[in-house]
Amino acid sequence: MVAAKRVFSDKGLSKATMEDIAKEAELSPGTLYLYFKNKDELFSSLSLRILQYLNIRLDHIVNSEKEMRPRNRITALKEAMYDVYEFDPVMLINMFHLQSSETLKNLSPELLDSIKALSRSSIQTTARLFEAGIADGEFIDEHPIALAGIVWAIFSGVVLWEESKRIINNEKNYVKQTLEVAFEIFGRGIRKKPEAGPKSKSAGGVS
Amino acid sequence: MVAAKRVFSDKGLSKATMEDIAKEAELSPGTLYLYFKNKDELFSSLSLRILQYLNIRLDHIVNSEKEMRPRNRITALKEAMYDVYEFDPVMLINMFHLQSSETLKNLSPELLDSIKALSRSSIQTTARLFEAGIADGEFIDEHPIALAGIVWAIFSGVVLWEESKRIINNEKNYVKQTLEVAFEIFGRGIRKKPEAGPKSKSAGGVS
Amino acid sequence: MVAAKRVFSDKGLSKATMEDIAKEAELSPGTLYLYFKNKDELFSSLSLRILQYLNIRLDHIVNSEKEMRPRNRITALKEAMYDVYEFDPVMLINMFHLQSSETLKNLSPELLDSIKALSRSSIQTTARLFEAGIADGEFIDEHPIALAGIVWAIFSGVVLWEESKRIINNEKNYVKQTLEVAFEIFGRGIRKKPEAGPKSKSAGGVS
Amino acid sequence: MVAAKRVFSDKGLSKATMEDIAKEAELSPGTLYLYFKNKDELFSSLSLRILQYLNIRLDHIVNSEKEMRPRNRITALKEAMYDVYEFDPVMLINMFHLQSSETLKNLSPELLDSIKALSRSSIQTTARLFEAGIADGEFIDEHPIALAGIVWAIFSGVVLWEESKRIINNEKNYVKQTLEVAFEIFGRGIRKKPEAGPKSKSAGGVS
DNA sequence: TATGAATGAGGCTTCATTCAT
DNA sequence: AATGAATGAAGCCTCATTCAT
Repeated sequence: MVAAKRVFSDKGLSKATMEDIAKEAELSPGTLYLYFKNKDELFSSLSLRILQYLNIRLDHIVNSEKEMRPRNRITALKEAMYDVYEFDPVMLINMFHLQSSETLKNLSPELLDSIKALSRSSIQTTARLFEAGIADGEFIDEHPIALAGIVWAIFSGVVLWEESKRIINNEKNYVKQTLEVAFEIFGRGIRKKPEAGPKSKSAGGVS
Repeated sequence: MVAAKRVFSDKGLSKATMEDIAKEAELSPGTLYLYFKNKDELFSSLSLRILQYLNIRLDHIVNSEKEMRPRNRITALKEAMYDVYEFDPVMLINMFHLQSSETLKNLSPELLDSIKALSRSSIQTTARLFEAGIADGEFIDEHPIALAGIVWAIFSGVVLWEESKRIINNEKNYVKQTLEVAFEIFGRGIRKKPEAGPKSKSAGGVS
Repeated sequence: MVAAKRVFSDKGLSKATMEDIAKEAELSPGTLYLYFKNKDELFSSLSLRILQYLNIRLDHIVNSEKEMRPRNRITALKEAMYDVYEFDPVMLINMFHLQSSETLKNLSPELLDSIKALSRSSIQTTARLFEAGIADGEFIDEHPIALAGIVWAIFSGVVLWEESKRIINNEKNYVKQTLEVAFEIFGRGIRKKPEAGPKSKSAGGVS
Repeated sequence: MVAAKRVFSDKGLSKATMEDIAKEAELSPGTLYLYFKNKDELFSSLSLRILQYLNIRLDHIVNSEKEMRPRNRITALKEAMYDVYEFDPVMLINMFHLQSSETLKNLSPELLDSIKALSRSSIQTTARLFEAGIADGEFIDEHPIALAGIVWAIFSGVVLWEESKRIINNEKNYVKQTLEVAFEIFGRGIRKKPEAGPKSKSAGGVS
């Protein structure tokens, strides 16, 4: 249920009860079990939607913009990631939690396979962006899968880190700016002939 | 209890029960409550230990190695972080989860303050490394706090991301290699006059 | 539904759900309630069918084989009972359970009356077999209703007992052989001038 | 809990709830789980007690009364069985249900093993009574294990059958008389040189 | 006559926490 | 300071039953 996502977003996986969700969806608890085998599976289905949206965005970049210059490739990647983040920040955070947690072991094999497939696919699609850049001679001759992994790590790291600062220090949400800077640095770091120096000082908000 | 950390490491925050912990510590459940107000506080105390260890390592870098060249500063940072990771991988992962979760709201004010203080301190110590590099004219003229945040985001991102791949795809643990490459890229990205290109192709293991 | 009996046979009364039954019958759950007031009544209706079949078999013995010698009367009885068992072993076992359980109190009065009537009828028909034997002077001068009760007790006892051994010890199903021996002993026990001793050693399989 | 047995006796396995039991025992639901892993195990533990009592009675017969005449052996057996029945009729009935039901599959391996062992032991002890009779030349030369199985089948059959009549027809409880007659017939049936005919007409109450 | 989505009461079980000793 | 038996609230989930179509 699209609406039941709100409950997970508000309370997190373990604090949200099936009754909360049922109430929010204006259904009875039993009805939820017509559509989802159990709580974990309901939760994971929502995560799946994000992964799916993510893959769509990535595919779009790779397919429609082949002529892009490397610098723009990184920018496009950053923008796709940020859009995914904005699409549903809390579920994305929950998904990042899910991925590195024991909850995965309760899932039905089919659901787990879907998650695996989508994860792998998103990495590979990302890697293809780097492959192109390497082929152009613009990116350093690094293993593109490794670069894809790192860019993903940076994405999830920034998102979770800013979330953490938001909760602990009541800070504003600086995900956008932090991503901006992080990707600029990363882009410079993998370009073969980087420009002399950056002019932007866009990271003002980040503390 | 130092030894009860094993239980959280094995089972994760929500799956570990107070009785598990008491048994491992050869105490009774009731006794735990003499030392810790509740489960969350016990867990957070352990997280606190990691944060403390982390700060010690960072302080050591800043204090004892002032003459370091920027390239080595990054290397030292990377090594400190990897040591912290190796000190207790699972607790570190749990701590990263904790930081962006609702559990924080259950903590006693004092404990929460300690966590806040240590988090801020580790960021600031890290920032000082970058300040020195900027003063030397070796690092780009970026906001050092922002750089510290990003380097932390990369660290947590890499750790969680590799953990995720380990669980989902049964992959080996490539944290060390991935950190290596990520920091190399990051280092190149923030140096003012970077060398022409990298020679290392150290990312072989990352897939 | 005749076919839905399979579900009770497979899963037993409490494990079988109305949805299981509906699916097996290619009907919807709601439809079942057009024909049966509730689950217990559906189950009992099936038990009724066995009781009916049983009565038919017994009537047949009494009516068509009046000239039988006592020894053969017992044999005919044994065979009728074994046929009923083979007709649907699991439903018979379930019926034996039903008869001594609280489920009976949920039944509609009409259904309960049917069960009572059939139970009584089968006892009386059985008793008539013994009456004839007593009249012939071949069976001991015992209360025929009592003998009928005992023969029924032996039947149900053997069936449940063998089922128990089958489940607990993974033994083969020795109902036939055990019935054989039990009835032979019983027959000898109630004959007025029993033969010297048995020759058969047919109980080989029973352990 | 000795007292919680009342609830099972009143309501039967599936209708009795853990809360009922806890209330009867003046405990909280959670406390029950300190002593029993789950509902089935609690139930089975009670059944176990009956099986244990049964074995004690049987052992006593075999050990202390070696000089018994065969006719008395059967009588002693009948009396032991009736005592066990009287010790706790409803639990005995429940145990007979348990033995031929799927509930067995939920039990812990240890408990299941205990049940298996006790079941086997009671059969073997019973068989030894028959062995002695056969050795004396008083009982027919039948497989003693088979005879033991049959005597057990008769016991459980009579108990369940009378229970059934009690519930269905509101009859009095004639277990004692029915057992009496059934064992007399059985005894006559397996004796090598049976007396001419019985004198007792003790089955008056059985209908 | 048939459907099948929806219900919601109620069962089993867990586990953080307490308190008399 | 330590115990550990007991608690009881609360969660997840099942499934007999209903009712609008």
